[in-house]
Amino acid sequence: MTTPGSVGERWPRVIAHADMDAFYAAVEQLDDPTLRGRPLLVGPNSMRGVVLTASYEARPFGVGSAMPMAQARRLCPQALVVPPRFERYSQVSATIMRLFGDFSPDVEALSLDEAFLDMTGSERLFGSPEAIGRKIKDAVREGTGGLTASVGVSGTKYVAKVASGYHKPDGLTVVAPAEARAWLAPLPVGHLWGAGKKTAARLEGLGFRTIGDVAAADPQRLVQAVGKLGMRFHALARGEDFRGVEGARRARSLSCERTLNVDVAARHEIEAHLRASADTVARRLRRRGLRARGVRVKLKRTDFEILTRQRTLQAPSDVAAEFFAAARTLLDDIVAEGPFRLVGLAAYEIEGAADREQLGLAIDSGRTRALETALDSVAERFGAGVVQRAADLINDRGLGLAANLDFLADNDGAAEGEGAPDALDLESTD
DNA sequence: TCTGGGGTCCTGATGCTT
DNA sequence: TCTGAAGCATCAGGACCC
Repeated sequence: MTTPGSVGERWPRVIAHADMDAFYAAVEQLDDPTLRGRPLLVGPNSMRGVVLTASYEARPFGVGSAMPMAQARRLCPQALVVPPRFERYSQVSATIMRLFGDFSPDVEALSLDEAFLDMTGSERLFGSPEAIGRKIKDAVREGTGGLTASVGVSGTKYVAKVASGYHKPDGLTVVAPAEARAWLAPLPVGHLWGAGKKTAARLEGLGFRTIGDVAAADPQRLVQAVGKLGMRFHALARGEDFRGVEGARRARSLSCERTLNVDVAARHEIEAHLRASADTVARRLRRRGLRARGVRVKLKRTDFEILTRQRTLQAPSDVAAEFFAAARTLLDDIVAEGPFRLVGLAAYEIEGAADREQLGLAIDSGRTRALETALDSVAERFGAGVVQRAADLINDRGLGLAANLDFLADNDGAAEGEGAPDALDLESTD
């Protein structure tokens, strides 16, 4: 679909937004032909979970993402339920992002299944905005073996994003910049980026029902209604969005939280879950070569009230024991307010150390599970200094991991005060 | 009906420093 | 030495997004 006036015009910027259709479910159907053409729900088997993705065959039954699994099963009892396989989705996502990289050097991944591409100046290479959108869709289909993406193309990120969701699945919507404001005007305010259920209801309560209403409003009234968001909504509604397509940003926090099958109230049980979360978070930080300056504990009561307590650490850390120690002290204040259905721990104010950034790159380029596991184990046992030398060696000498670690053991003097390992019994299968 | 997990950003309260 | 204001950091919670 192309809006009038888009043909033959020169756009100041050309931004494409590609959004995979029912991504997790589509990957499952791609990998297992017996699932194709059938209603499929991707989500946890527990009755406490929610649907992550419903295939398009399941959606006519009223099933959608974020719906409680129990409700989805009632609405669509014939649906097959498969647990999510995030590693597989990450693999497919990496393939798709590489395909996008063939179109533009400026690709901003928003999640596993969607990305912005700055296509400004590429019309000679790829043709009109509509041709660009079509080529992106074709590349995804051919490069993945049949997955479909919906694509929006316009002059701003916001309009491109709304456009990609306009015709789903397998849609293509092109909105010329000059038409953007008129095109947005009849859409409900819930389509504004940043307006969820609550904010949309507040806007509607004040008489702003469509994006056109917001575009025509006095910005001060919007600010009174929804604070800082008001100015943003006013600009978006008028088709004004000057944000550029950015590359990857470093995460500001990293967390691990679990909704439990059985609520917990006893301190020792809560601590057991926190310890597991601390291990996970610390491992993921180390894997990426990062440390965190603070720790936040999150507990969800059975009435769904969320309690959080946070604390700044004495020094940035990637050590599970330090996260857990901080979490225990935070627990003192709130443990009596249980029972809780969810326990989680987050590390925040994340920073990278230069050497650890290199480790992340080494792991990214190595890309083997054995390698990652081995380096994690090195980090746990001997500290960051040894890990860095391991990473350097791996960079210098390839992936003969066992040999590298032997070399490391022979050459490491005193790693972080613990003394060097006599031998490392880590083997790489590569 | 019964509500996930991983994130980001914003707001208001509070306490410390200058 | 005391006090108030301003600025900043920290914390807790809310809303949102995918």
